[in-house]
Amino acid sequence: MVSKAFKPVPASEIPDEISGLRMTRQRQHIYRILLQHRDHPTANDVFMRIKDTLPNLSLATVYTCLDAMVKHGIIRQVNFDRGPSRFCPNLAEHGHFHDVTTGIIHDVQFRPGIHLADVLDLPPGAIIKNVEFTLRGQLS
Amino acid sequence: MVSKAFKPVPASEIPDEISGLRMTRQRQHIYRILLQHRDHPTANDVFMRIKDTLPNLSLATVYTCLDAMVKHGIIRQVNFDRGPSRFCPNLAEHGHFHDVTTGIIHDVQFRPGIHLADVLDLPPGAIIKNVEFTLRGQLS
DNA sequence: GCCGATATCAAGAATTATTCCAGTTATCGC
DNA sequence: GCGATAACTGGAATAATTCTTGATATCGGC
Repeated sequence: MVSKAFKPVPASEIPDEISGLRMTRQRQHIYRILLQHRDHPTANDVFMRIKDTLPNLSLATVYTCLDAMVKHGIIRQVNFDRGPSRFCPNLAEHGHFHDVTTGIIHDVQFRPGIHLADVLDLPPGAIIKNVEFTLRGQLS
Repeated sequence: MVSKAFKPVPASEIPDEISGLRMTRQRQHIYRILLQHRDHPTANDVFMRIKDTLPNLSLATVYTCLDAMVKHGIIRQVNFDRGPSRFCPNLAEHGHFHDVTTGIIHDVQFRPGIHLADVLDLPPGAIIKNVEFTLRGQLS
């Protein structure tokens, strides 16, 4: 179960290393921003939010830090259509419900015990490494 | 049930209008290419394949024709990660299995009677308009 | 604590997919 | 056939992201 309480995360609580990736000051700040405000920000959103605390961090560095964390499995990169990539620290298998009226993106999980592969007609012999799904709609 | 036989489609078999969209010569050619070779080509792939028959069709026109057909529900636009959009004439509700070793994309459908919304923990009151899913893996 | 090796970061240029724009051409209804 | 409208073309523009090059920071061994 993923907690809904996204309380502030002091820098001190983020370790020096996660999954073999050295968590530099820049990466710690970026990661903290993702943890604190889980609204699936884009790289540019992160860049804007971090400006006050790290004024001379470049957008390119935000991109490379995010990419490094994605490659090390610390965060996930989420793409909607052709829009800019968004980033999220929820590592549980989940998809996204995109509310088209508010623009808010909600994490969505499978009901307990259910896996997408179980309900699909897959090609014979298919080995699934990774699943992504997106729903679009609205909350009544 | 969607046929697996993708036989050649003569230009004459594509009507002058589909779903209220005037099927011009360019659109007919583009649509035929999608019907004949269902490998989820990008706009540029379509552009390359059409060059022999319509040598002075511009890439911009390929984009606008594909877009018009997507807007009229004649074809579907599919996005994988941040790669270029791909297009497919299969209108049945389906997702995609991306074989990472061959690069081939297979259409995948739900088992009869199953809908993604039934197996998910959705936010209360969610009205789903559209579903997309992608699996990545390989065929053993 | 100092030093070389390595990893990380910054800033701007380059790339890729896509869209826009302005002018031309084709098609439709009369 | 004629004017109105829609479609098409080719080149320029845009947005997100990646690349490149040089500068900085960090680590392990002494």
